[in-house]
Amino acid sequence: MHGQTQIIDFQRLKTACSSCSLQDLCMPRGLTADELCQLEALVDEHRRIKRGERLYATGSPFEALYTVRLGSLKTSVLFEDGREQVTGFHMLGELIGLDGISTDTHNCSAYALEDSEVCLLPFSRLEEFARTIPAMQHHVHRLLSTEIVREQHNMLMLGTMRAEEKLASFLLDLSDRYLKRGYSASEFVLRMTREEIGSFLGLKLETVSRLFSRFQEAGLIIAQQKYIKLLDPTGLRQLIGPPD
Amino acid sequence: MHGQTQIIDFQRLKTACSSCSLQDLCMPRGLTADELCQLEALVDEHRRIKRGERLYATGSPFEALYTVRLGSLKTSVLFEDGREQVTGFHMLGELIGLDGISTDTHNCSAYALEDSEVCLLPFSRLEEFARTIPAMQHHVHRLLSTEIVREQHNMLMLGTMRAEEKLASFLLDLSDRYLKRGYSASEFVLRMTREEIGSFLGLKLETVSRLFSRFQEAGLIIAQQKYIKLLDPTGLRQLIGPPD
DNA sequence: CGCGGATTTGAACGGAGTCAATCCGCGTGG
DNA sequence: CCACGCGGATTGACTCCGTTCAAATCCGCG
Repeated sequence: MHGQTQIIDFQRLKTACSSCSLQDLCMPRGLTADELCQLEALVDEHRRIKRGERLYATGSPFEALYTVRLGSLKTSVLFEDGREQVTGFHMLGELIGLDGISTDTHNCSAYALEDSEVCLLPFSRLEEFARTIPAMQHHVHRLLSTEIVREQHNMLMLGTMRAEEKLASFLLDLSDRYLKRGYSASEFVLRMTREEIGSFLGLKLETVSRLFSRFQEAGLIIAQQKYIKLLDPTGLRQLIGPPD
Repeated sequence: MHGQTQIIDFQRLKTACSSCSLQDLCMPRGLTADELCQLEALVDEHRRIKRGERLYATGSPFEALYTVRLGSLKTSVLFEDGREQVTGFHMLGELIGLDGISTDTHNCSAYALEDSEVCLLPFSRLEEFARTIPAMQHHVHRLLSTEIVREQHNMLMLGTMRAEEKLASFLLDLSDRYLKRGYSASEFVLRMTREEIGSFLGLKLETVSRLFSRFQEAGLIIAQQKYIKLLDPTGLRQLIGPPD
């Protein structure tokens, strides 16, 4: 926690969706100014989560959705015997928690990869709101459906790609998302460990590490620990899809 | 196509959700009789698809959701270079097409595994309906979220399981779903080929075939082509989760 | 400055893939 | 009615990619 004045500052920011830089990312297009104001009222509060802390746990009651306002998180599902599968890495403006609607209980857990902050959207209020504004209703449906499509891509990646292809498409995906947020597409710092990347891609951490080295030897990237620079994105893209 | 009278019979059946045996599966709980009547009006028509035919193609405009009324289907996503990932097998009462909402365009393709029939729910009408009836609205959200959870399980399976475990959990999942529909949990006929099973599980068809043989030698199942009998479901369950 | 987690790298192994040769069952047409 | 053909399934032999186990190194952080 910080000093009193800081806290007040954050309180003020709390209803500032209309001036939020993430607006394009997390808000539906085509809302009137008035509707946007109403939407702001939905955002209950912000929550800060320190690196490594959990935002929600599998099995805990579902009440709200979260959008990443600062930092980044991972979500993962756990198997009875302890195996873990990272289902996604989430950065600025991305929405998480949609899997909780199904059973009113979170079906995955979310952890902060670095000190982060999320906006909290109570879901029941969002449903009310969606009932009155068709554009909002459709937006909610789209968000849910987009998550389904994202996961289908992951399934395709997990089921059909070789290690090399998996890591290449992982890097290109990150690059894309950084670009969309106004950051460099060719130079960034990974927020997750090799093990977490491996879990996401269905590989072991050693394999991930070896691939980083091989990509570097091939002049495709520079990889020094978490720092990554893409030297030859086209080359990476060509790595994907050789078999047949 | 059949004779005239047959066709008329099917036309009559078209608004018969309230007397449909799949009601429990595809309809929300807690609708009043009146609401259910309104819902019936949503179901536009049925469509019959012959074995091997396509219900919708990736990229085609999204207009409606479908529930399986008879038979079974598979959905699959395609990669630019031709690789295919089966994202699901769908049987009686299951809903497909949710991935289309995202872009107003289908993001996967659906094929009939056998001669099948689906109910067609125009999505725009479903949205209208959901706006007036909160229980229906929430049901739609749940359906979407449940699909997300289902895919998360698939990701966990694809990312963390060995071939043996994948096939065992596949068989147990099928068994469960047959049971829920009133069929035998221990004896059924596969509707899909070894190749399709392999694609779903992230394996090659030869591997699937070999595993069926090994399971049979181990006395866990009887597998003769598409006919499957589970002799030892408990044994299958124990197969899943050995590597600590 | 030292500890511990994360990363890198090597060597050996093994599981699933690949390639290829049947085999089986079913529908089709002679 | 039977022979044929064809797609799906089975099985074998061999290969190779990714894992496993192990050791060394790096690095951030107290």
